[in-house]
Amino acid sequence: MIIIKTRGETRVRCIHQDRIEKSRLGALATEENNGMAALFKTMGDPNRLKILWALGEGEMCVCDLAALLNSSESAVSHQLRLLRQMALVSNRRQGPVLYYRLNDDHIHALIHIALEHTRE
Amino acid sequence: MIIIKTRGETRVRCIHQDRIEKSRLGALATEENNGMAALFKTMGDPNRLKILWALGEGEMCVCDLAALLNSSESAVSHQLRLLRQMALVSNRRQGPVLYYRLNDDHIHALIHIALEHTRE
DNA sequence: GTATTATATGAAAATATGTTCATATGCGAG
DNA sequence: CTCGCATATGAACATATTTTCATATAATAC
Repeated sequence: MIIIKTRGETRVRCIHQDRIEKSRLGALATEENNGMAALFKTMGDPNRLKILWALGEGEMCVCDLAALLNSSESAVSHQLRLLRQMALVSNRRQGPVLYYRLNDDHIHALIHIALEHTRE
Repeated sequence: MIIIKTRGETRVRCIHQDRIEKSRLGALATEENNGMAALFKTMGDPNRLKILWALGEGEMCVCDLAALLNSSESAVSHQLRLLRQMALVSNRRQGPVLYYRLNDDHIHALIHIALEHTRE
């Protein structure tokens, strides 16, 4: 049901109530929906996506990534934090250097499907 | 190669030059990278993702979607425009009503992989 | 302990995104 | 042609995101 305000009047309209009910029943839990959206949003930045693509070929340290992206290490570090928080990457420390890698195969899969879509 | 400015000094540093070269060679074209990022970004909004999920069960008109999302028709219309521009949805007109549907199966696939990742 | 390297983080500044509101368009009925 | 409905769109406002800059932490060498 939807409220419409036009020139002071208030009407109510809804074309396919049954279809809406069906969608309501099949809807994802808010938490799942928002989690997925956050995942997509995280992958939806050109620099972060470059990072993910590069890590697809093997682990890299922060300063390598900064060099690759022509970006500051600080900016890359902020991006990597987001990627870590969304569980897209993880790291291992070797002395003072942190090596980052992709966290699981879902990332690969997502990127390749998106690439197919984009190439059409 | 990366320029570091600290206390007025300027140094140059690069830990794994060969690894960076490898990534440079394997890198996506900027256009492809940005296209994919735009696709993910488009899917990375909770409301748009709800729309896509709902359309997964069949076509819906704008006012149904607005009712489902508890959102204004104008807001939904703006979102649908983005989804159209990214070729995620298309529509057919029946009289004054526009029915929207998912554009292809990539969307389904992306959503389901993302859901798996999120549920872990 | 201090110095240096590699990275992280907080806060401010710059930029992008989403919603709202008002108005415009396209279609069908009469 | 005019009216009403369904949707689209432009511009302004509100909010979120990204980068920059300065500073903080962790590890190693001395």
